[in-house]
Amino acid sequence: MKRLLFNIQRVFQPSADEMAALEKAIQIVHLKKNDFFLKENEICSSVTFIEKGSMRLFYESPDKEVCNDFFFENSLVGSLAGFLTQSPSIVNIAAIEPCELLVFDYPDVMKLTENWPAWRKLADILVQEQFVRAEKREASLLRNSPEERFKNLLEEHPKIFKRVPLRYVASYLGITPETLSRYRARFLA
Amino acid sequence: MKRLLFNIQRVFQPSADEMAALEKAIQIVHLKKNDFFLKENEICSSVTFIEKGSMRLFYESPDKEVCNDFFFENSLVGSLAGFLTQSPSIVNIAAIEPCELLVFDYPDVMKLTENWPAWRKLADILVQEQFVRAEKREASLLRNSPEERFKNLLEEHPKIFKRVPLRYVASYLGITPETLSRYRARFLA
DNA sequence: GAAAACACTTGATTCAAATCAAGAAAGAAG
DNA sequence: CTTCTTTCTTGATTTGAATCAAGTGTTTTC
Repeated sequence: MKRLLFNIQRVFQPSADEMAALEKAIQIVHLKKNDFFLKENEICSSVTFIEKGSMRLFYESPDKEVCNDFFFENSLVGSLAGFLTQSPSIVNIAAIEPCELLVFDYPDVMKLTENWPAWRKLADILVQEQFVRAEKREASLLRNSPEERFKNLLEEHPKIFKRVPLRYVASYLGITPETLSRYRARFLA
Repeated sequence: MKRLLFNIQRVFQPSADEMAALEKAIQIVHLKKNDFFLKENEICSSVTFIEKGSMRLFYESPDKEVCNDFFFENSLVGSLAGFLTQSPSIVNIAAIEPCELLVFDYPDVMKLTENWPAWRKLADILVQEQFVRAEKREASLLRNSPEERFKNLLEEHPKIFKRVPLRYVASYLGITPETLSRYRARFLA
């Protein structure tokens, strides 16, 4: 957890007391592969930073699972919609690789954002980023063909192909594993 | 503009002075059919309420336009991502029907949200709503077939089919106008 | 370390939607 | 009102991805 706290210190320059309070509010959690971080209908009541590992966000349908997002180390994990509204989640989040997480409880976070303008600002920026991301993803699903989405993902996030089981990647692209396999054969030959 | 101001009065119960200030900050704008409300690369610098009419939000590609959202009377119109970040828009918004709009300038809105907690709260709720909407749309594009999306839209927003040219609806559903026409023949027969 | 379970690839076939191509209907413009 | 343009429908064909079906490779697990 050194890196996150180091960066917080660098950016926010909290006093030693504030820093100590912050450290106390953090819980370290370890997940094994396939452990759930958030289950459908649960309320996401924390802000969580991934120290190590990777996770996937997915929807559960009667017939199939649809993977909609990936999270890696040095980023936050969660369903922002669920978190902001503090309402039951419509998505699941589970570990792909073993994870080490830094968990801040929701009440603690709210206290920070309410009392510390810099945190409020940070929260706003995170929300904005997610918005832009959602808008882009929506556009790519509508305007690009599956094959184009594959090429874009390969270009922009090659590491996903290295660290995420291909069936999840296929689902994220909105295609079957067979089709993804054929793209790979065709473009990585 | 009666309805919006009436509701503001009802919900926020501003003083007569505040209400007068508010009314002064509002600009009434009329758009003809196909007029642009927001063009790509412009910055969306207002919060705008639709009194009358309808609009569409769309992406422009070299080959095709992709319609991604519709707006009707008694709701806000805009690209929230663009508004929040005050960065050049990646989308266009144009009138489908003639529109009457109530426009609040960005600086005025910021003043409101910064100085009036109820407005801050309202802004937060609007952001949350858009988030939930984006999450649902993303899910529907990934997990539902074009035909299912058509049926869902027909079920949930039948008015869209009455008031929006079908080629825009087709684009919104991610299908060609021909396919939409066949669905209609099949399901509305 | 062998067996079992799971993940990925490859091939054959099917299917749904795109494309191509006219027509019909509805709106806009003179 | 009539013409011209745009929008929508309907039909024939093509195409790209899904499905079905093995087979190969790779982890778990006992």
